[in-house]
Amino acid sequence: MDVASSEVFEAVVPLACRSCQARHGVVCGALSNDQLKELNRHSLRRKVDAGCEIIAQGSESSFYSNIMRGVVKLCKVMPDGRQQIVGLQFAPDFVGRPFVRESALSAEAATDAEICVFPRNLLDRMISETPELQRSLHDQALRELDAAREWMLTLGRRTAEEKVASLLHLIATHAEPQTATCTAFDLPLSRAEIADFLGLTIETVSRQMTKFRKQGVILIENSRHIIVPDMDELERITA
Amino acid sequence: MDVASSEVFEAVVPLACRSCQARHGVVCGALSNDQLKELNRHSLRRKVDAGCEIIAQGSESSFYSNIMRGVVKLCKVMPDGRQQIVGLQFAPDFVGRPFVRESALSAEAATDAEICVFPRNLLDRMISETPELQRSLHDQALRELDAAREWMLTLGRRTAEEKVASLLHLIATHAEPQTATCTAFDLPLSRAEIADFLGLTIETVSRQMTKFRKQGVILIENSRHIIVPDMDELERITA
DNA sequence: ATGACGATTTGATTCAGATCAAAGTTCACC
DNA sequence: GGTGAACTTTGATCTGAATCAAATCGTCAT
Repeated sequence: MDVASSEVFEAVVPLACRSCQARHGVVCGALSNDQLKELNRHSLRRKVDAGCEIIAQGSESSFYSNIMRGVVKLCKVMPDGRQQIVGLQFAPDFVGRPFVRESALSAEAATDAEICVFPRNLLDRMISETPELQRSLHDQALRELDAAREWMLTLGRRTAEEKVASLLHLIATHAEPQTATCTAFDLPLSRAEIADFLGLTIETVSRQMTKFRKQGVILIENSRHIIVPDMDELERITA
Repeated sequence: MDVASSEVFEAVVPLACRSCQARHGVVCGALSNDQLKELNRHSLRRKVDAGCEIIAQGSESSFYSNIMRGVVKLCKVMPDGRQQIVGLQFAPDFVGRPFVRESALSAEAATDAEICVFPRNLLDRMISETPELQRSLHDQALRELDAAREWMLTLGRRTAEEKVASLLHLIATHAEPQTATCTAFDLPLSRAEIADFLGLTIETVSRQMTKFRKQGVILIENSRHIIVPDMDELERITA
């Protein structure tokens, strides 16, 4: 299933983000009211299911998106099928590669999600006309670059144990903590996706998770719901 | 040795890049003549030796640079000493992280190099005043992001053989080809640095290189000078 | 030239994580 | 509520790259 066939969530007032400038800043926080109105007229807010491919690797796409809820994975696949997740995006991130039509990677909803879909031509125009928007997108690109480089260190130099701990830590930082040290969350990724993010196999991921469970570093419910009693413990393993 | 103690190459007219707008675009190509003159007044062109640390990981730096000649490696090191090169930069790349004072990585000259050194405050002001410069830097950030993600695939999913071929291919694309298929170049990195870029050990890198040599994929002179008779062959190994 | 030190190559062995194989679980769908 | 398919866990074995250990090569100062 792709975006075109996904459910339109609010059709009448497409609502790029009129009501959410403060909370969902990347695109909308940088626009004037007039610009927002124009953007609204040409944009849609959609609900997409987990697994929905928002942008396909190697394809040209005519729209950008802004994540309003849920998690999106950025993925590269090799001709022989090996694949690597190269980034996770959360609300309120912008999805799409400004200035380049063809995508070098796919963007897929990892969980059920809601996105605002903007026409590329219109947003490109607004980017060139609006230094503040350019700046917002530049900032996000720099944050993604920092994240990508941090992950390169994980991929190149950390052990399987450290990799899995790093992933749990990364996801945990996007959940709100229960207490000072304890955090609970649902993993947005399957074991296979975690493996593709960490450059490991499913089996190795599973073994490390059960090892952490037996050590009491985490509690696992239904394989997806994770409780971390002590984040410091997890961070320590991360190295 | 750090930048402050490096040789000032042209002291009298610091010459951010007046003479090189066309060729060395990232910063200078986006500025007006008046801006260039002001930037020149406060900038220096420096010659730095291989190994010179331009920015230290974890430190605050008060300047940006633009690479005019040579290769710069971006490196992250872990508390226990493991390290990962997370990017290579070539002329005319911009070095430094706009908007954030503290650097999450070190930038070190991999070869002898020349850089233009700009004061951070001045350039920050010019960035906010000059949408075209913002755009240039945004473009570079996006190019670096693409490169980082491509490399994540290499680190996470390619074999040692494919990794070494990928590195040779990457370096080769920055050298001008001898003929349609043949390219020759000097490696800007030692075996240890290549290992740190590929997430391998020195020994594995060396073994893969000699394997390629014995297979006739490359010729090696002095361990640093490489001749690739057939780039297609190399690309095929890359997978 | 000679010696010395660092960088690179080569060889022998080990080990972390992959692969192969088989149960368990979970959960969507009748 | 039962069934089947996909996902996850666990176990046994294998292997690619790491580690440990020596040579060999370069190169620079004497």
